[in-house]
Amino acid sequence: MRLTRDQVVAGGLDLLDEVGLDKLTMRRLAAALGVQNGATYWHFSSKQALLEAMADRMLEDVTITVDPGLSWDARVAETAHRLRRALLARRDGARLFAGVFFPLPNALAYGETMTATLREAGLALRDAVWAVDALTYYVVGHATEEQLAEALPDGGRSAVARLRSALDPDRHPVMHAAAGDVAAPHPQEHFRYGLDLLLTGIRARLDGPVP
Amino acid sequence: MRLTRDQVVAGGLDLLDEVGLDKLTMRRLAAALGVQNGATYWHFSSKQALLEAMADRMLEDVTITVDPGLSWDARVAETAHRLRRALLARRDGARLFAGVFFPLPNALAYGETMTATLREAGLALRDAVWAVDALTYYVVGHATEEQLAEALPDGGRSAVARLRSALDPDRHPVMHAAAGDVAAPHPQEHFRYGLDLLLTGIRARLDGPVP
DNA sequence: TCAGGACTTCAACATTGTTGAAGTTAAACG
DNA sequence: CGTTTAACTTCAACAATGTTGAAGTCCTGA
Repeated sequence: MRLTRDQVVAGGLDLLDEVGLDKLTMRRLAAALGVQNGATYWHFSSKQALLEAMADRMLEDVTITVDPGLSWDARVAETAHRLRRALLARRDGARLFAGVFFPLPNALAYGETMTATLREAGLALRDAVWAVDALTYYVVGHATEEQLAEALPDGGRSAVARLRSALDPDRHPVMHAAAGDVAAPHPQEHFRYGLDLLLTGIRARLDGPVP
Repeated sequence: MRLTRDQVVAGGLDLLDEVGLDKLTMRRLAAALGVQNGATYWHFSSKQALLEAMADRMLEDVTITVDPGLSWDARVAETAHRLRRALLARRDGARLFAGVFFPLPNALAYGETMTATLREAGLALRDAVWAVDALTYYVVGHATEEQLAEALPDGGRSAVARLRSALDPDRHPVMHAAAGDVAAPHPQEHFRYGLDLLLTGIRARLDGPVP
């Protein structure tokens, strides 16, 4: 009957998987924990605070050490992939993370790892920070969109249909021709491609500094 | 006394500027329009539908013709900047846009413009679509974060303070050293930097196709 | 003039986050 | 062992929100 802060977070994450972010309500959580409605408020001052704790918990494993023998870009790629996996591991995980303001312990650890790696690679301090931002926006944006399609009623099929029917061959000839690829049937490759764009951009900044 | 669909959208956007996305409620909107609560539901079947219309309206001016004499990368950069300006023009504009599923007319037009430009530049169809996705995630992510800081109680100062105090010099030496730059005092330059990373990445893909 | 659709009002409903006073339990101390 | 004190939980409420539907009003076109 007695609750722990950790149990509340764990219960929240389980419930998230079960019902999704929109239906994640304090009452449902209390019920799932076998407790009455007010009880969780002793452990978290607000729902937002709980969501933050949940978001941070999701990132737990992102920053466990990366093989230091790897090249800087392999390490950056590995960390980006880990963030991606962490966000995708829970239903609506990316949306949950995006709805939370930044300075959570594990998010800071992630930022530190990334920035330090880019510093080692030779980027200026400010450039390293900014590059990490770009990488992070990309990872989160991509994961959010991937999960948005997944979470739709029939697993995204209706969304694909909706998108295709909105694509007028006259007004959108190029996207119409690409209809097979816009609806993300290859999320992994898709992700990799954008990540490589950024890594290539960073690499260029190292070879010859652009004004 | 009589309402138009357009008036509702316009009123919604004005109210958004005034109170922000979280306090944008159907009742408040009705009051602002000088009408009773239920009235807006004749014009929009749900709040979500209204938000979508508002989001699309925000993007109206993004795709007015770009000088075709410019190089492809200048055109991509210009369009990205326009999207950014459109999102920043309204309070919480980026968050509003992010909360809406993709196929809105003006969003499609934006996608078409971008993709077509990259096709002209010489990118394969699928690569062009994916590159546009990466660019868009970046623009939206950046704008969202910029507005998140702006929208905080005292215009972001408390958020900066919160972030700085969370940065332990021992655990986060690199980010601590970069504290002056993490809190985004130069949003324009910051944005440009990440955009250039992506453009450089795309350029490399054109010169020598990477396997 | 009047009929019919376009629009609005009004009053409700269920659901949500949040709060506070009162109760209960468990551990610490004498 | 008994009691006090703090840690938790219950319970009942509050104000807000999105949404709905029946009933009303207004304007337009025949």
